[in-house]
Amino acid sequence: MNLFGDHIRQRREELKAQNRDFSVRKVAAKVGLEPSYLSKIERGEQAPPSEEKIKVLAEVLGEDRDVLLALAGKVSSDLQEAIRRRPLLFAELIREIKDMPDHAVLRLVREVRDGDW
Amino acid sequence: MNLFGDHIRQRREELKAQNRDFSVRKVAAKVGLEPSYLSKIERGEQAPPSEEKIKVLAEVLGEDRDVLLALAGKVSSDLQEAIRRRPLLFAELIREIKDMPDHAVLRLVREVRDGDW
DNA sequence: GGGTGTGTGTAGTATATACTACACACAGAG
DNA sequence: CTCTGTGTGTAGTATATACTACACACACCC
Repeated sequence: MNLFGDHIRQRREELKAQNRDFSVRKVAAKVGLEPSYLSKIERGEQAPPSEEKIKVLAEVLGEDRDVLLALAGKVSSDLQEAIRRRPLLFAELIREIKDMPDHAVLRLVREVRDGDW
Repeated sequence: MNLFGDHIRQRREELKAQNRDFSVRKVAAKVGLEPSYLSKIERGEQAPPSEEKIKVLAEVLGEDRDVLLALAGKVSSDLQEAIRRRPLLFAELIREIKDMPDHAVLRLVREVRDGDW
């Protein structure tokens, strides 16, 4: 059950197959971590790093930051702040749609994005 | 800037004016905290307690849990989990509506709640 | 076979989080 | 004047978070 570690290891290995700049050491340097620490994270021996580091890692690996944060069991602080600013509205909205199927949520997103909201 | 502490102290004092069961000691006992700890929280000398304790406190004080959590700088774990399950959909939705005025978000909430979503 | 790069093992650290336990001083009630 | 309840001060603790520093063994290159 090492979702985060397995995911970034696989992604890094993919990139490494095409470009030598994706060794543990190189990626760790780009993110600003010790190589041994990143290695342990990939193998699930250490918990995922901080939100900040995960965001840089997502950039380096060309992945979506919110997906990577989710795999790490975290939620981006800007989303949390949006909820904290209007807790009643956001809490109700999220609880209302949290069990809806993907297509329904997607339709809602599109409606909001394209509509006159 | 002690939003959480000031808020719960004021609320507790209000209730205490009508009912002796809302002293620091009584409330702390109901929530499951040491009185001195609650006192320090109210005065901002200590950070707000855990999510669990805040939820019990909201119940005891008759307040909305999400509002209290927001004042404590937190977001309920069930909302976070909803986002983590579908990070792409939820992140986009929240970022799309986070700067919309209250009435627009409220209209959206109502539409989702009452509609055939 | 010496240098370079690779992943990883060992052994720590600093800071934050989330509290408890106990004692003290004061106020009002009987 | 003592008992009860009140808020609060002092002094801790356990656990988690988020890492660093350094060394080691192996593999490939020339």
